[in-house]
Amino acid sequence: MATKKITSLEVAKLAGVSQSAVSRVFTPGASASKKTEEKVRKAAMELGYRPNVLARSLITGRSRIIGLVVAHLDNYFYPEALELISNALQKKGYHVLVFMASKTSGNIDDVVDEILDYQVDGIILASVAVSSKLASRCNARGVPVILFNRSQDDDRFSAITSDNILGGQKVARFLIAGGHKRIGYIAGSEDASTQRDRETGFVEELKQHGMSLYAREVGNFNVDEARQAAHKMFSGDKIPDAVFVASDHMAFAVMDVLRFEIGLKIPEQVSVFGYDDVPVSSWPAYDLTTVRQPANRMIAETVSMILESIENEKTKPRQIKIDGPLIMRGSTRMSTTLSK
Amino acid sequence: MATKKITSLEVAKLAGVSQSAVSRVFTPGASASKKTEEKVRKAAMELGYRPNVLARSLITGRSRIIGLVVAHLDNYFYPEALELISNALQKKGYHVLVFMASKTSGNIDDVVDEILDYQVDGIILASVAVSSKLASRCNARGVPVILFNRSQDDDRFSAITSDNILGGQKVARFLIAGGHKRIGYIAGSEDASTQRDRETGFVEELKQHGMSLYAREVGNFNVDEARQAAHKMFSGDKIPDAVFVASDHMAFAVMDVLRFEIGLKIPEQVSVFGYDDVPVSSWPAYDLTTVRQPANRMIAETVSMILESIENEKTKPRQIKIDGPLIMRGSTRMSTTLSK
DNA sequence: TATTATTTTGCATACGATTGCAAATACTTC
DNA sequence: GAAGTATTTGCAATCGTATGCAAAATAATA
Repeated sequence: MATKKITSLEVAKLAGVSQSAVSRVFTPGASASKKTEEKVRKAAMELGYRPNVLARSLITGRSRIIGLVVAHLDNYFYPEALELISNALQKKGYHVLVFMASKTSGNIDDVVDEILDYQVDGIILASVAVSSKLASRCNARGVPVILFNRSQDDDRFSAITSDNILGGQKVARFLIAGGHKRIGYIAGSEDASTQRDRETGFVEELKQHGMSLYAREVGNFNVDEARQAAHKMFSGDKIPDAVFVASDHMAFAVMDVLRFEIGLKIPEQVSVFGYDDVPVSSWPAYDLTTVRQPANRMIAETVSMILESIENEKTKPRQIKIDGPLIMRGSTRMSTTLSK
Repeated sequence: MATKKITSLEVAKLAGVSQSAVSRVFTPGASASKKTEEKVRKAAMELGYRPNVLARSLITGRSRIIGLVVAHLDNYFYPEALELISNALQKKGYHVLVFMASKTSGNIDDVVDEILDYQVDGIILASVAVSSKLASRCNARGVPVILFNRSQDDDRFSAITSDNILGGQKVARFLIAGGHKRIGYIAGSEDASTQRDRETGFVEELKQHGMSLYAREVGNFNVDEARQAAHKMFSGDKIPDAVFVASDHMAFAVMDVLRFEIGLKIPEQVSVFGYDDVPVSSWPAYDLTTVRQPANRMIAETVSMILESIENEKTKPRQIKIDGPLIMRGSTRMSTTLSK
């Protein structure tokens, strides 16, 4: 019931030193003699004192808090990313304040404003876009903003993505090499850079080989819409013999529809290709061929970049694309001879 | 490049009022005349002023931050929970500071200490246990702690779980009613209350019907270990005709092993029962019969309870169990006659 | 209009730390 | 042991906001 807060002043009193001495003991760079350090540490231990991070950040101007905005925690790529980000930052003495950008809770800009209220040292936007007005505001406050798994035509932001264009190209090459002739594509949200780039790379590479999309539907990175898209695409007479789905998550839904509702064999009758390589993809029930987004390296870059920007105001924003490997599994066939 | 911070003082100057007036305009309960409010709002808008939450919390003693510790983001029950918690708290003007309790990053107690440094108004521990020494520390600081999806024999904590004992019982009754004779169980981490309760309810109900566990292995809520457990359990001569797996996540691994490595038909040869009802369970590829943990209601309780404890110091900790329904799907058979 | 009751406002202090500065102490070196 | 240098220490100001208190302004009442 005793809701007492222990302050540095009380520690100082007990240790018989000044309050500044206590502060210095708990401030990494500061100087204190062995003797006082000892006294202070002892007193602090006794009282259970720990510095108040908020008070500290008021004067240092650094909160050691990073704001993270996430939209799609239902896509399992993001929990994984969140875990990696949080761990990496924790190791560097930073912590993550999470903000959900659910469609319901209105504008992303408002969310970012709320984040700024907490005096965060930096902001990571995972798969979320933001207005240029807000960009200015963050810039004005000297708060670096990093886009994770999304890029934007605004060079005030750093952006980390996998190389989605190259990824799309690889998929096309692989499917063509497998002898597929009627290749469909199920798109993510049209406004997402990841979606656009994957499709661009894919379609352009098809064109290089004298081919074009045989069918196209939109799944908006949403399981239910992907399901509908699959129905539309595979309801007709002449159906695709391969489909590239813009995310693993949608691909699972597509596979389920093809197998259990339409009754097609994967990969014998249709090859399915995903994107992300979330853990489920490797499970035998799906065994999905996909392009891996190298989460580890993407996070490593994100974290080091944001810390760099915090350290050094003058750091220029950079856009980084990280190449991800093709992960060949059982949902695609290698050559058409097997399928007939 | 102008990294200027706009303070209430500057707004005051521009608006031609005192700093306190500005503060009052931005403090919900305070009084200010229409005229000054208007002037202040205008000036604030012009300068892009927003109150500094950290400075505010220094004086009010409330940070409007809730610390959340999560261990297993790889179990998809938790991302879902995180999203719901964050959204619910956001709606109430609180925000979530996330801490990962990875096995690597040492002691949970240290993590909680770090959380306290941020002067959080409350702490939610998702599926994580904590020492009683730490309990005292939180209590001493008047910071309410709530266990989510985990209970502990310590009445200083509130705890929200689904009714795992009852859940276990339901599973047993269902499997018995389905005519299963050789029932196995694959356990989660032995130190988890969820694991213990599920098993207790399950085994006791079996006993009520004159039965006992035919086989038992431990999967530690871990996919790989669950896989091994399945191998062990189903390698012998006389294998179970049903297996209750302590979490959906492990159950998927078990199903994959049974189907794709051992070559058993589900549910014809083996019924598989899970726990959680994560989204994947409803996907046709698994179509897993399971017990739903009613995340919505669990979160609602968690949030309202923590807010209540923050409002009112004297709130007594409570332990709440929420009943969750059986979700019947295709991974279990209803009667043994079909199986022969 | 005079008087009282109510609201609004500014002043000054407090929250819990960090940090520049100058005084005090400890350590070198001859 | 004296003189000079390096380290430690305490004082006091500061970060940006909230709030108790008393004075000023406004509204209500007679």
